[in-house]
Amino acid sequence: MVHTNTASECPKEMIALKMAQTEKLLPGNQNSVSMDSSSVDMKQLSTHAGSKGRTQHRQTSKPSKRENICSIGSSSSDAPTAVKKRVVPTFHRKASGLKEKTKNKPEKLSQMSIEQVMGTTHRVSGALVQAAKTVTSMSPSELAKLQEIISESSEMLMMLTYTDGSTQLREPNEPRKRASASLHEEGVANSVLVAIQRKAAKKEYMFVSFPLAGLGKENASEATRNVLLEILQSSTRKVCFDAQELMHAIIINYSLDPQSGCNKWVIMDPKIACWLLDPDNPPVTFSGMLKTFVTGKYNDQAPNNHLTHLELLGLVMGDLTNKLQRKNLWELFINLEVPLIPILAGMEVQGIQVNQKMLISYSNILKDEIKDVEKQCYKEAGHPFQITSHIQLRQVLFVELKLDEQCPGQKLARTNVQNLKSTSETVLHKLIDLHPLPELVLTHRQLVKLKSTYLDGLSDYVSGGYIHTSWDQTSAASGRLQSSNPNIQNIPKQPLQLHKDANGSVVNETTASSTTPATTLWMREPFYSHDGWSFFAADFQSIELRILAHLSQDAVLLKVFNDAGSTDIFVQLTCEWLGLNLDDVKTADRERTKRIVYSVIYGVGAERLAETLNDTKENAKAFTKSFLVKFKGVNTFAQRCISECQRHGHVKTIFHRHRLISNISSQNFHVRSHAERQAVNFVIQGSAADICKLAMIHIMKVLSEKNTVRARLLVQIHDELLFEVHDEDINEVKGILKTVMESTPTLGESICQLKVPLPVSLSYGKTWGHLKQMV
DNA sequence: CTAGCGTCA
DNA sequence: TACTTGACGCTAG
Repeated sequence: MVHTNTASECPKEMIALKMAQTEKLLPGNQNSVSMDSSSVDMKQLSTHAGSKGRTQHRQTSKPSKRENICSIGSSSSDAPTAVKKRVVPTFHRKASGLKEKTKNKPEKLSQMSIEQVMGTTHRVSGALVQAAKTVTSMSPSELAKLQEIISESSEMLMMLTYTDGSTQLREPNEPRKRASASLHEEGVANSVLVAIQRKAAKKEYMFVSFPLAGLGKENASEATRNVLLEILQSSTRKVCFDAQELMHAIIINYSLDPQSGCNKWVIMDPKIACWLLDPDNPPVTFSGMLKTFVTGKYNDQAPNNHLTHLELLGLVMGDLTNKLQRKNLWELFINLEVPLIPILAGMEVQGIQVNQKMLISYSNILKDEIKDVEKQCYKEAGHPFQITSHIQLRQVLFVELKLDEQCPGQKLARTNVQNLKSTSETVLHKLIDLHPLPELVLTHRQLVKLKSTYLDGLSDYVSGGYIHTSWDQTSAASGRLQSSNPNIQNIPKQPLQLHKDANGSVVNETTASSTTPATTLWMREPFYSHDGWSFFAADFQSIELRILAHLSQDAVLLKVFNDAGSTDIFVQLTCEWLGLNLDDVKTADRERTKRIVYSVIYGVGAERLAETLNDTKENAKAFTKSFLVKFKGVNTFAQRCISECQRHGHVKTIFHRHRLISNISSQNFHVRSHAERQAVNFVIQGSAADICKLAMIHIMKVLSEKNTVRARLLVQIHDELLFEVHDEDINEVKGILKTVMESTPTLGESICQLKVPLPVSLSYGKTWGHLKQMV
């Protein structure tokens, strides 16, 4: 506990707390405990700011107890939750310093604010001893007093500390050696520190600590947990830099249900606020974020301790709050992004069950296939070479076999930077009739990609039968969520068909006759639900196209989407273009149509469109023209976005999410065109992201209120939510998901009343490999 | 065309 | 040896 004035002003209870022994709280971090041993100034805090190349990963704990963690609704559950390998964004490789300099930085804090910061911290540091009181060592009466203080508090500033002495607000002094070497030693969440600002005296703090690391059953007493929950559930304004990480650590260490109670936790996160203000340059670390606010102001002699950092956190959040309000982003922040934080933390802890044996057996199948293809490649090339090496492949294809000289009239693509002859998929496709090698290489690539990324790569992340992916809220400029370690949003949907031809060698689908025996592998097959539960997917149908219809008010698009009972637009267009019957449209064809439509909308060039259409450049041009004539509103909408961007320097989504696009007025045609496409795309993709997030929040709210329904959210793939639902509750959940998600546009008050319906399609099954469509 | 992440050389 | 970069390919729209 710390108070900023004289001891005489303190209530008796607080004095008692102050006297308590606290050394064990901050192991290996004496500097931050008291002033006399701390000569570290703010400069040090800031040196970590844009330090790049910090690729180390940090884990929150921990082995031990995993029962009870994931019970949903009812108390019983058959789903264990595995240990979470959480890669914390704070230490991520994204080099903030590199990225930041290309864009405008937010305005500096006013001079006033800086004086306030420095003045305040100095005064705080002048207090006798600054150390937090450990909650587990408090007596019942002290706890009661603490609860009273919480209920009367005006603000609570929170952060995680780690066992190496670093915190969420101060990165470690020594760069870590290696992530794998330090996995169990360093970077484990150690405690939650909370500075509770008392209403009575503005600059008086109750400074308490909740242990996390090595939390035994006896320490995690009911009382301690309840106080922490009281803090999290209180209506007092709370602030934390990277609140998702904080919640994640709390859910795990206190064995909380990851998806019901915590959905109500509200913590302001300056990291997210900064990202909303400039989504292309999200802050990575707290000190990095400070740099964008108060550049060059760290020369002052300022103390470097936990409470100082927390005070700074509060001040920065206050400043960001004003900025968000001025930019009309506060509603987005408080109604969309902040409520999403506990949902993401819950998804991380929840994890998804994976059959590792299946991953390994698939991998072995592919290993043999790859060997076969390799042998054939060597035969066709006349000698062995490294097929995965573009340099060696270039040598074989263009120097030894001279295939490029055999395709007259065709301009073969070059690589972007070095302008070398490309060995990309489209180029190899053009060479397919000239020689057997290109197709073999394509097959080889496909197999190697699937094996290394989606089988072996995923297998590395399986822990206790689960994969716990990281969800990142602030890394996509469009407002979309991002998953990583592993990325669970790009696991192939289409199955891989393996055939054996007459020679017994492997070929892929395109060349094999349909009568040859086939092995079919779905990369999503190894993801499976628990006994008695099923996966349940709900996705918005063609959401971006519908948003385009709404925003552009294109008459044809509006009609297509408002005609009751009309079939899927991509199926319709596929029929139209290929002259098929509705029932004859294959999913792969529909997928192709979808790609083409979005490409054209977002301004694909004739050359590249010709490649996807497998047609001439002229025909591609004609196609684009006829498409844009059919949907006249698309072009006028695009021009509107571009001129809005030129006027304001940014574009906005329907929920006011904005993106600064400075190149919109570039003199360089190429650069400017790129910026124009970004502007148009952001408005639509960002608006879709807004609606998907709103749907996610709404559905989780409804599900947690209906505590009889057993359903948990596992994955979000942009327009799709993947749940795991108890078999007995499937019908009920089906109804809830459909009505709640489809009513999403009515929630955003009047701002997202769409001129088109937003239908949701549902599917379910025991594995993610092939889900059955529901009527 | 846009938005991402992971793998390999 | 460790780390970065470019090329490629998978997802979503």
